[in-house]
Order: sequence, then C-alpha cells, then structure tokens
Amino acid sequence: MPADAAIDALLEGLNPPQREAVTHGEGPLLILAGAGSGKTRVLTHRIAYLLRTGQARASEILAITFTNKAAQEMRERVELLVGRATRAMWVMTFHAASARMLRAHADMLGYTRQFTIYDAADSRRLIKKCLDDLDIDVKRFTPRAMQSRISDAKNKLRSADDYRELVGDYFEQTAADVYQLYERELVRMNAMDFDDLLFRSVNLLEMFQEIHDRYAESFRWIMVDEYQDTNHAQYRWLQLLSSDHRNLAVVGDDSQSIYGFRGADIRNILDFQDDYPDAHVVKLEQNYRSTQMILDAANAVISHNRGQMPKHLWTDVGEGDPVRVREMSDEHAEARFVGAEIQRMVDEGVSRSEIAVFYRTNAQSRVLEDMMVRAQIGYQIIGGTKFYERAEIRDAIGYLTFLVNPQDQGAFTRIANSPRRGLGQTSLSRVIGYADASGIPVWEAAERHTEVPGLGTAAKKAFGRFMSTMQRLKERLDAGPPVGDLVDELLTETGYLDALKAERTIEAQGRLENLEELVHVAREYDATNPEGALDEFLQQIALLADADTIRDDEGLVTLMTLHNAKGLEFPIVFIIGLEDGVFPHSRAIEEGNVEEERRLAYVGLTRAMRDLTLTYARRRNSFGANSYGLRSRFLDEIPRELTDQAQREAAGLPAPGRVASWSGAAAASAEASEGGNVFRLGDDVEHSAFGEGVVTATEPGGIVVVRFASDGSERKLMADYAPIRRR
DNA sequence: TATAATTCTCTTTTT
DNA sequence: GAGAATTATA
Repeated sequence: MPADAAIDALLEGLNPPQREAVTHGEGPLLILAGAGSGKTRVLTHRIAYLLRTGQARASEILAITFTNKAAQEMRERVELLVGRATRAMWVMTFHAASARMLRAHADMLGYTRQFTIYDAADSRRLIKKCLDDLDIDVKRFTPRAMQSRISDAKNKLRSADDYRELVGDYFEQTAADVYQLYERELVRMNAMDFDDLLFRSVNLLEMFQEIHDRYAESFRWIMVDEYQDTNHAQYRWLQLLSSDHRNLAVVGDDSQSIYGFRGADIRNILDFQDDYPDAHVVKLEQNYRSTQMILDAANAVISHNRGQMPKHLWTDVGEGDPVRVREMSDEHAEARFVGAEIQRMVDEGVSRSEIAVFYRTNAQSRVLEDMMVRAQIGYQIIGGTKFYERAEIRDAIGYLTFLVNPQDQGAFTRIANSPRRGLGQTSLSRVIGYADASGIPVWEAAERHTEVPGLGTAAKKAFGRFMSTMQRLKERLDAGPPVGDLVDELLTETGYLDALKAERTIEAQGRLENLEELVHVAREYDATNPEGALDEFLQQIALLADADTIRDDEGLVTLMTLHNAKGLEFPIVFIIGLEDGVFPHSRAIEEGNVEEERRLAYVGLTRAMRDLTLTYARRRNSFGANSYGLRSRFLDEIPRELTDQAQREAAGLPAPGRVASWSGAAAASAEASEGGNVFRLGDDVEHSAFGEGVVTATEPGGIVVVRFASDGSERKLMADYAPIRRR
C-alpha cells in the first residue's frame, strides 16, 4: 500500500467494510450495499483510489448506472476527488453507453450512425402498424401485450427466430409473427427501440472479435450500480466486456430489486458468487440515513420475503420517533391530511425540499396535486405525463428526427400533415407505398412525389411545398447550426407556430409555451455541448428518464412513485395508499408477485431519514367507481411497537389504524346524515370566526384540532359547542 | 379529407 | 372519468 497522504485522505472517514471495497484490487467484487449504507461514496472513492494508486488510468474506467441523474451525480462526485481526469471516463447508463458504441459501428449492423431511438410510445405505434399490416385483430392481440412479449424476448437476447422456436400457444405464435415484422420494419427505418440498444450492442460484441477486443481491453475497470436491477442482456453485456480481465465490481441490494416486470433478473445478484467463485464479497450494513425505528420497520417488512441474502442493517443515529400510521375516509381526506401535516411542518421551520410523498401508481398523484395547488404548497411531480410525451413536443422532435434520419417513416407520418397541409392518410400511404416498392427512403419518395402513382394534383402540390421547406432545413442543418437555432427556425418555417397562434385558445397558448421550453432545452444543450450534433441531442432526450428531471433544493415538496424514489432520501416521507389492491397492487397479487411489491415497500420505507408517515383510505375512487379496500398487508407486517398506534391506544384513543371496523364507519355515516358534530381527520370545516380549516386531529372528550387556512393557526375546539360545521 | 361525436379501453411500476 | 380510437357527418 503506497504511503501517500492523498490516498490516506481518500480512505479517511470510511468504515472498515467500505474501505475494504474501495481498496480491493483486481478480480471480481460483489458489494452488498444495504439501503443508505454509502454505496455511491464507495464507488466514487474506489474509482479515485484506483487512479491514485496508479492501478487504473481514467480512460480505463467504465461506471454504469441506470439513470442519467445517478450517472451525473457520480461524475460530479468523482470529479471532486480526481478533477479533470473524470472526462476520460465513461460514466453513464447502460443505454447511453450502448448507444455510443452503436453509433460508432452502426454500419457493421446495417444501420447508419443517424439511427433513430424509438421510445416506448414510438415502438407501440410501430407494433400497432405491424398488427394492422398482418391483419391481426388488435382486440385479441393488443399492441401492449405484443410489445411486452417482444421486449421480454429482447431482454433475454432472443431474436425473432429464437423466439419462434420456443413458441407454445397460438398467442405466442402470433407474437412471433409480429416480432419478426416489427424487427424488419425497425431495420428498414434505421431505428432501434430501447431494448435493441442493449441487444444490438451485445450482437456487436459477439459478432466482431476486433470490436469486442477493443472495448474489452479499453475498459479494464468496470463498476456497476444497482446490479440487482440488471436484466439478462445487461448481464451478458457486462460479461462480454469483463471476462478477459475480470475486474468487475458490482454494487447492489437484492432487497431493492423492483424492476422484475421490466426483465430485471434478481438471480444476477443472487448468483454472482456462482458466476465468480473467487469473488470478493463485502457487506455494507451500517446505515447512515435513518433512525432505528424506521430501519426496524423496514427490516420487519422485508423479513416476510423468502430467500433474501442475510443482512443486518443498523444505525447509530438513534432511536427516533415511531412510524405514524393513519386511516382516512377516502383519498381526498388522505390528501388533505398530508397537506395539513406538510403545512404544520413547514411552519415549524422544515424546508419543503426535505419532504417527499410516495405512491404506487401515477394516477394517485392527481388528488395530491389538486390539494397542493389549493393549499399553495410548492411541489414538483416526477413522472406521469411527461414533457416529451406532449403532442407538440413529439411533433417538433419528429421534424428533427426526419431531418436526421430520412428513412424514418414514423416521423414522416407524424409531421407531414402537422400543421395541416392537406396531406391525409391516403396520400401518405401512397408515398410510403412508393418508398417501399422502390426501396428508397421515404424522404426521397416524398421528394419525387411526381412519380408516385395515384397522387392527386392537390396532394402533389402540397408535397412539393412541404419538401422544399424540409430541404431548406436540411441544408441549414448541414451547416451545423446550434441545435437551439435549428429548432427555432424549424418551428417558424414549417408554419407550426403560426398554426398554433391562429388557434387563439388557452391550450394552444400552453403548447406554444411548451415549445418555447423545448427551444430553451436545446439552447442549454448547445451551451454544455459546444461540439454537439443534432443526433446526439436527440439521443440524449430519447434516453431521458423521469428520475432525471428531479430538482434539488428548490423549496419544493417532491411527489413521485415509489419506483422513482429508489436511490433518494428525504428527512420526511409520506407513503399514501397503503391498501391491499393499491399497494401491493392488485395485479401483483393476482400474478403472485407480492415479494417484489414488498421490496418496493422496503425501498419506500428506507428513503425516510427521521419522519415517516403511512396512510390508507377506507374508500377510494378508482376508475370512476368507489372501492372499499383493506389496509395493506405490509402495514400489519410492521410490529405495533414501532408505530404510534400503541401509544395512541394507551392515551385512550381508538388506534387510528384500526378504526377500519365497519361499525365505526357506519356510526360515522349515520352521524353525518344527521349533520351531527362528529369530525374525522381530514374533514374540511368552517368556523364562524376563523373561517375555513381542516381537522388535523381528534382527541378524547369531543375535542377536535383544526388548522385554519386564514392564518395557518391550529386550534383545539369542543366539537359540540364550537361554531364549526363540516363543509 | 377534416372535423365532430361517440364509443371504448384503461391503471402498475420504466431505461 | 379521461384519453385515445373509431365512426359519422360535412
């Protein structure tokens, strides 16, 4: 060990197992990192250590994450340790690294380097088209189901032919047909979907020895984050790159494997030691994040899963407060309760950015969002309807895509008649048909519209105008302008902006603003990538994840799904909708995937640093109809002494988590129909003097605690005598 | 060919 | 209950 002061500094402050992982030299390394055990710290310090000790050069480092945000964070933290050398490293997601390799060697696979990356929606549209072309009933064989089969096959590195050999029933037979056509269409359009990025880069490494050797020799040190979420394609990808030198260090936690539905194979981490019998294994079990109460609750829940790798998370930050569990009458009361609690905390000096609310499905965010707006609490929602899924943004990107990739019929179909140019379904099909028949890019077919059989005079004229605009833009593109300028000009020249302005509606106004935002995004890209090209910009936004849009320290409460919460931490966490059927999700229950849901619960619980509140509702409106749920089984897996229910019972209150008995509910509704003075948590009330408020607590003796909107004050009132009524 | 009206799905989770 | 997809109408 070199007695270098800089190296000592690097190891300072690390606990013994962390230090072990950082200083491990050559050979496979498995780091089992419990939640909050400082794995990013270990990874970044390991990279710095390898450089400092002269074992590795920066260009030999490949560090893989799942989201751009995680990659960005890792890059920044490594840079703090080693400075500029970071630039020579590949610190990025699986998909970004794959795309980069594929761009360099696209021609080897029959693609051009301008290939389009299709996101899930693009891919589904193409699958729909394939189904139509094959004359398959999309009611029986939904594009969605087909997409999931195809994606599943690709994640297992099965080509259409491979898949066909394994086909069992008629459904799979059909899926094989669709897969085959879909694949052919993708190649023809010079496009790849997300799964292809991995699949095709594995192809590349397997088929071309010299390319394989080049990358395998170049990346002598490979590090992988969130290894428990890798799928088979990613597994093979890593194997191809690391089998020569075997310097593969993976970090993960089997208890946090939550992407099985997307093909992640938990066996990758469970079997790592079988794959590499000489692997060095380090367990990080000291948690630096949460209180003991929170950890105990999380440990208790996860212990109901079978076959976990044994580990004992512990902390020395202290006992902390019990986990709060609250029952609400419905999802609105639940949202109001969360809002009132957030307001109370903010009044006590908590920053909004310290608070997060998690839920199982994106649909649950709506009620919360309504509440946050009404309560005027600043918030950010991660995921759901995404910026890049809006029609106008997709149109703009469609234009850019078509400019870059003249073979992309999907992009062509999208934009040719947007704004309206009198180019309907029929005319577009004729041009595409001509392109297919003559084996030319659709761009060229549209240019040669005079040769297209069956095209009317009006359509020919419209195509002429449209394509001369596109040609002008293409020339502009070839001059290599900043991407921001190009987007701006494109929207003007194509008449897109004028068409929107002419609408003079509020929606159109919103769309214009969104497009302005896109121009802004492009200009930011230009600023950070002075050499950047349009295809790279397109790749970057295609591979953007929801999680990448999370902003820090903006005084905003963060609302997101439990999946998006992985890897994050917040001092104060609310998890809502803890009902069987919601969480665990009904579909998971049906399919027998409750263990994955439980891991998701574990992920959620362990995000909280000091304050954790879990809520559930007796009644919930889903799909337009009321449904009555039971509290989540996960709640019952938390020992009572870790929650505040036991305390509240001791204080003479009915345990709030247990009021679910329907005698209580019946009594409450009877009271309500008589207009009596029984108030429940989350009720909106009106006081003749203080105005509107919400019930934040009830106490024995008919006392209710009400927070008033007017001044934010909280007052205890006698329900029977105070001048309040339910709104 | 474009719009308006009406019928259907749909809700897990996402790189 | 909302959005997309389909169908009817101009």
